[in-house]
Amino acid sequence: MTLADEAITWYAANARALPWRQPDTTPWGVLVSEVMLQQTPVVRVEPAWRSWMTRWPTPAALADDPPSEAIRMWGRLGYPRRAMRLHACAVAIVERHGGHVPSSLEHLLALPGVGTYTGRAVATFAYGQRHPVVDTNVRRVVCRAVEGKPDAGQATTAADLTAMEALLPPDSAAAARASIAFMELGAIVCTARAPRCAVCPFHDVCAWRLTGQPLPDGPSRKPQRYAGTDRQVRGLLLEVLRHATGPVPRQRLDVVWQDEVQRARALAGLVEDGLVERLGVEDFVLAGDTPKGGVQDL
DNA sequence: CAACCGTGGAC
DNA sequence: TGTCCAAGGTT
Repeated sequence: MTLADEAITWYAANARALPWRQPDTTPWGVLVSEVMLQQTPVVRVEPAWRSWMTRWPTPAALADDPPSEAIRMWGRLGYPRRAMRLHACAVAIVERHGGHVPSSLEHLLALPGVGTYTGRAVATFAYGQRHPVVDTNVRRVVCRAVEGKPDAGQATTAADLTAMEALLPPDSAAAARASIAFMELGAIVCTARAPRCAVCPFHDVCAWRLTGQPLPDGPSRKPQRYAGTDRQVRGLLLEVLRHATGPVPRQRLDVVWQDEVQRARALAGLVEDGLVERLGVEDFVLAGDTPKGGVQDL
């Protein structure tokens, strides 16, 4: 049995029943799930995904609403630029592809917010194509099982793809199963902190385990700070704007953060990123929440 | 290309 | 009221 075969067998018996894995999930549903899952845990994505798909079952449905609605529906999933890009994605899919999520990797990668991982994930999981799909879970599993290292270092996309490619079965359907199986393995067994090696299908062949599970050497990569950063301030500002029904006077934004310089910088950043629009001099709204200056038509 | 971009939960 | 981590992407 190859590693891929072992993983596929394990997956068949142990996979979580996540809604976007149901056979009737559309490519749009897969794309939405992949974007939501970028740096956000499954448990928080699941309810959000259901709400999103109920409201916007197709790219065209989302494209018909303003970005502000997408930002609101995004809620507190984090990195709200993803909501904006998903909206831009929907618009692009309508304009370029007649409302159908493209199946070619090239077209997928050209969509906003779709990078190396997400593009391959959609091509593979929605369309059954044969691509290596490498996320943080796959990198960790391959690193440990094959290379015997405790953790994957900095992502080296090309090398990671090559390493996973070497493990994929020739058949495209089997390759897709192998990729999702490796991901699931990394998510619930070969975890970052407390791997459950006792129940791992790679238990007897894992290079890392067979060499005594050496600890990471050298200095660990310093985690990024959050408290006190512009990111925190942006989050606070956006939280106010999300709940607003009309234009928000600057005065209501001023109360969320003491430091005036940082507050202004954060707000300017949100405007520059297209998440927020300034109305007149002192009012702000989520992008697309612009009240009609005059009724265009009825 | 290292740094930036949110948020919450487990220790 | 700290650290680390979670299906990354963009610049």
